[in-house]
Amino acid sequence: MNLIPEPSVERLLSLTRLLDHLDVQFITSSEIESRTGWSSNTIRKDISYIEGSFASPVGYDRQKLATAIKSTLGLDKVQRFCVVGLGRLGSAYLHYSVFREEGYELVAGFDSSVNRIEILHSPVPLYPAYKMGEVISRFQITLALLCVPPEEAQKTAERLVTAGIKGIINFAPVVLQVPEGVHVRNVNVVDELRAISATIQCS
Amino acid sequence: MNLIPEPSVERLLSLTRLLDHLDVQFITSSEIESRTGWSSNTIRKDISYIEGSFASPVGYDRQKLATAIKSTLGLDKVQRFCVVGLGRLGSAYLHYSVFREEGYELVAGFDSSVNRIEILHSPVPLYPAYKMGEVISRFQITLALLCVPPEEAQKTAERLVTAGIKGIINFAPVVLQVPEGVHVRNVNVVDELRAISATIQCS
DNA sequence: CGGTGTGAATCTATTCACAGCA
DNA sequence: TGCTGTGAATAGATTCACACCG
Repeated sequence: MNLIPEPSVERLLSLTRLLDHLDVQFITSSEIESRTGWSSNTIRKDISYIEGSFASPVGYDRQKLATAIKSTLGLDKVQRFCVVGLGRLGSAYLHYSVFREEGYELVAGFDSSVNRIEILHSPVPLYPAYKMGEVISRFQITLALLCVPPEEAQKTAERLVTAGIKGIINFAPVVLQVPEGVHVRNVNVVDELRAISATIQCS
Repeated sequence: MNLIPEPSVERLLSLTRLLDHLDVQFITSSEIESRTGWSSNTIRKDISYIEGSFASPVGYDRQKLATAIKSTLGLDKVQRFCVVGLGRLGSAYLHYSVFREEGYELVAGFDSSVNRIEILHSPVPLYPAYKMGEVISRFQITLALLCVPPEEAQKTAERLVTAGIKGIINFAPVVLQVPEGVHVRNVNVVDELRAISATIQCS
């Protein structure tokens, strides 16, 4: 079912975001163009990969379209995830309330410091790092936010993979090596700053 | 000078990261392949866009290559940036020490709550939001991390643009509208979770 | 007519295959 | 011989232009 081009998937993901925050009933591809900068042609092509009926002579039915995209992209099932590494960044996400509304359930936090786990106030259960494997398989957690320091990132990633994690969001500024079938997305501010610098430089 | 394809730029950015963390003198394109998963062909093509002499019969001179990439992509000049919105996420970045080593200098934090500014311990000067325009132009800040709540993101982005900001890293889960010439990169965990879900679904 | 949907054409990126070099 | 570098070939994404529909 990998017929949808990667770039289209990325745009469709942003599009659901946009659709969720509007409160009109219908929206045309040109209106989307003026809000996102992508050409209406591109948008219509992207949407053509989505099955369902949501088009009309006055544009797309906003809600139906959003639902159809989410279902085609597999965003309609709730998924469980965990946070590994509870420093300033990791622990900030323990309190991030948007996850629920978006279909992601944060079910565990891990840190190698037992002391830190005891001190932190958290709405989510916290565990010492040595329980990672056990907890991940018990709760069938498939995704992880990796917020440990750079020098521990690779080692920790390997433990996550062994435990059965299928996707890692890596906040450490390192290039992770993972086996086929495990998906990594790098999220890190320095890379983004650099990407903007490079874009400005090359234009 | 926009001859380098976007995807190549992205890979080259990750590559500098990798090169900086190795301590060998030479590295071949196949060694890079085994560490990153990109084919050695792709890597050689990417590197061919970089001017300079760093190749040898035993591979690339790691350090020379890293320097050449950084200079071609414009990463060799120190850039100033600010953080806007000092909630849990924004204030976490005030303490993030990696920026300096990577050529980015965090020179200001802004928040609309004067109370919060007074309470926070910060190694970086903090200002109330109404001083944004003044401070940004005084220090010639070109980049901003946008960490305000979603409902304030668009409005705040517009103020940043007016103040002369050229690049915004947007942590809010909304699609920002900005004029031509201003670059936005979206960094947000929910989107990344969704991207992984979609990739798993479509493969 | 306003819109959408989509093959065909164009443009871009990736892969291949081999020349050139130490 | 083992590497890089690069034109040529392939594969992929975007844009275009127009048929079609309410």
